[in-house]
Amino acid sequence: MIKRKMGNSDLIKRINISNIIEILKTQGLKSRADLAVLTGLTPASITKLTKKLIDLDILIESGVGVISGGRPPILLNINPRAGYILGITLAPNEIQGILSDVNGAILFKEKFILENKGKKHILNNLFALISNLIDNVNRDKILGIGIALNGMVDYENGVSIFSPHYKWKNFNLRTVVEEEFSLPVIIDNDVRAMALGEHKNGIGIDEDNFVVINIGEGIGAGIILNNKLYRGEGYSAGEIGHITIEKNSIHPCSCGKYGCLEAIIGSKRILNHMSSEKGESYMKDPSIKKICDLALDGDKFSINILEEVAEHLGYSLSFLVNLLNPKVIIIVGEINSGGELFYKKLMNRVKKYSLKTSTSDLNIIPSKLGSDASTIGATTLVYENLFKGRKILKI
Amino acid sequence: MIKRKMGNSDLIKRINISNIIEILKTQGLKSRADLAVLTGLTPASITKLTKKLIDLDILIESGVGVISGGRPPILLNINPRAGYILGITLAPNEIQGILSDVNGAILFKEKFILENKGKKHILNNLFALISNLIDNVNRDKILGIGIALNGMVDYENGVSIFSPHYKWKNFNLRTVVEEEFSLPVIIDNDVRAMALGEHKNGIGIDEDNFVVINIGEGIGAGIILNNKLYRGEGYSAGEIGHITIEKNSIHPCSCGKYGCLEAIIGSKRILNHMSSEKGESYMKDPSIKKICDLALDGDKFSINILEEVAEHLGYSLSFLVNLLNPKVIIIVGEINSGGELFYKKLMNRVKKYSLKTSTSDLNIIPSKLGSDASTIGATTLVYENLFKGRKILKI
DNA sequence: CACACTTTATTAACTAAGTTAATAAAGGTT
DNA sequence: AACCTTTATTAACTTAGTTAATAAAGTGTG
Repeated sequence: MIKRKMGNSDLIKRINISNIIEILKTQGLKSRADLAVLTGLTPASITKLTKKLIDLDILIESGVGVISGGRPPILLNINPRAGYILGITLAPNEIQGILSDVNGAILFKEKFILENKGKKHILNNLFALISNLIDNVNRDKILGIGIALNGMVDYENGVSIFSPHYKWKNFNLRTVVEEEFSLPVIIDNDVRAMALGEHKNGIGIDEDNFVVINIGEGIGAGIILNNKLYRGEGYSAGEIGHITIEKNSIHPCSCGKYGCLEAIIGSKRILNHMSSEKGESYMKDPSIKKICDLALDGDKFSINILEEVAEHLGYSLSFLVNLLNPKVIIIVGEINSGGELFYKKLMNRVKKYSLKTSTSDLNIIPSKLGSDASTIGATTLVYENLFKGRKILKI
Repeated sequence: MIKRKMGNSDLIKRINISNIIEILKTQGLKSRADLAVLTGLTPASITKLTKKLIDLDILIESGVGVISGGRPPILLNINPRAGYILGITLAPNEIQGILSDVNGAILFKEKFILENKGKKHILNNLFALISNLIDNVNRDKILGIGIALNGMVDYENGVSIFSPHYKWKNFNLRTVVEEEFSLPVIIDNDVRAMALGEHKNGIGIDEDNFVVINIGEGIGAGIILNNKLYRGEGYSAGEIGHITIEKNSIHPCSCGKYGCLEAIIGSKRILNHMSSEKGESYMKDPSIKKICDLALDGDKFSINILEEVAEHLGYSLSFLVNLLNPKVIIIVGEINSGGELFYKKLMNRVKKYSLKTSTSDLNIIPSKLGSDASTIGATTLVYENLFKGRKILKI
């Protein structure tokens, strides 16, 4: 069912204000004259709009630009103190949270370890963490709370349809948190949050078509196409971890099938495989990061593992590349420690299995947001809704 | 590079007029009161807008609706004679063309066979076919010409970046045709045109997320996500025919790789395979349609072929389903003659290799537009631009 | 059959947002 | 000091949607 957007003056205003904010966020300080050129609006309209935004403390004048023989341009910037956004990740064994300003700068950071996965325990920890973060600043300045969590999430209605790690089913997390704190809450799947984070604060800035691949125990993709996050008909897009790369495989997957990508190169399988081949003593506190370190030191076995991962991941990404012809693929996960060793092989494999025209301009690069990717992405969930969707900021 | 849309009153008007046209096109006759509810606009605005559209001959009043104890509703409809649209398909060996009204009804149809693939010959035939079609109606009423062609097409600039069948490279077809006829021309890749056609005139009406798969000598996908056609960063999305389904395969593909989907189940390979297994005498004028017919008659060899196609296609579609979680997959091609025999096996294979949550609501169905799919789609290219993009209709 | 009631459609006055065009502001240049 | 250039602002105007009152055209009821 198609949702139709109605056109009225409010829509115009929000489009134009969004454009101004977007330009300042991605390109930094600009004069009103610059903004007029960049938005396509008249100087008169820019004056009106920026006056309103300055009155609302959303923009500030900050200094004078380069004078080129006329009246000096007054530079405008987003007021970092316009408001604060909370970003939370509900990870399988812990809850991470950050408090950031509207420019995306991280001001405070907290992490709680989950002792068990009872719903009450999780919520108690979540509430405590949110309270701690909120207490750092003036409560009136908090714009909203973004929450990224594992599994299938109904972004529209704020419902965790299914969380494989918490065993939640159709749990309206948004309402619960909104009622506790009386603040706007937006929730979404963790990998999708990463993609949004990269789009607004990371490498994906100014990119229309890119994909974030998160590699851990599971493997998922956050897909941005036509400059918009794609969630799928049933909020289930991006499940690249469950494509079958081995028919008649002996490797079982958590989904019930055999031969899924994540059943073969997911961290759980890789670490199991290592200990069964090399014994428990080969590595203590085994991790993908340690395998990467060993590989970079020249350890043959670890190099082989990295190459196997690159082979299978590259093969799987080639499907995505042939189908979607993205500009960039951003990778999140410990595997990034493999560096050039890993990426060279990976790109090689993607090229081997993909149509040439789709790989000629393709970049495959590690995320710079690191392990905070989904938590930063969670703040972006709120950021995205400042002027559109939930319309958190009244203007 | 992200393109920003500017908000002004023209945008409001076009959004609201588009919505009205869209509702009338997909849901048929509506009163002004209905339109007010369906668009979210006030009755007053609907009166203003519809008055303008009636003055421009775009809408007509046609009859009275069901009276429910008040003033009788006057039903509005799109005036089928509001204008005519030409749709053309430049196929490898022929040029097809139709003239349709704005409601999508096909009024005239023509087909020219290409004797050779010289650019001049192709253009001469194209011009002659367009002339023939135009001559059927008042020239002033022709809104534009949509052209669907094989290969990579730069829709934005009207350039055939690469046509594998015609060997065109960076040929600005749009300018050539626009200068010949002084009419707006829109060109796009043939499979993408099919997807648009299904979106506006076919099964995909009212669907946000679906994919059209065209199966012939080559295999391609037209992808509509978030209610919008996705073309890819370099106009190269949808190349599902070139995903590698057999590593270390002996089957060469036209793209230079081995083991591509279309190298294994493309019509050329299937027919070659058949004649090498069964000899030239097994079937005269061999075609996929005839194989389907034989299979439906119980012929074991042909059934095997259909099952092989279903296996490989199903496997490939499972990647798409896991990645994109579409609502519908629409299939175009002679293989549709295989009917239930084919579709049952196909759905079975897709389910086998896909995540359950992504297949529970999935439909895989044959196109109803048939062999005209891309030509009808070509008219949609123009239709899409009536109020947006090229803004063919001045309002 | 007149009158009330209901639903649909229209109209006039109003509001919001962008545009046009004139003007002011603030610096440098000759 | 007079002039030029670029930036920013202001006032009058245009466009499109909204509000609220009114008209239009039927049905139902006493």
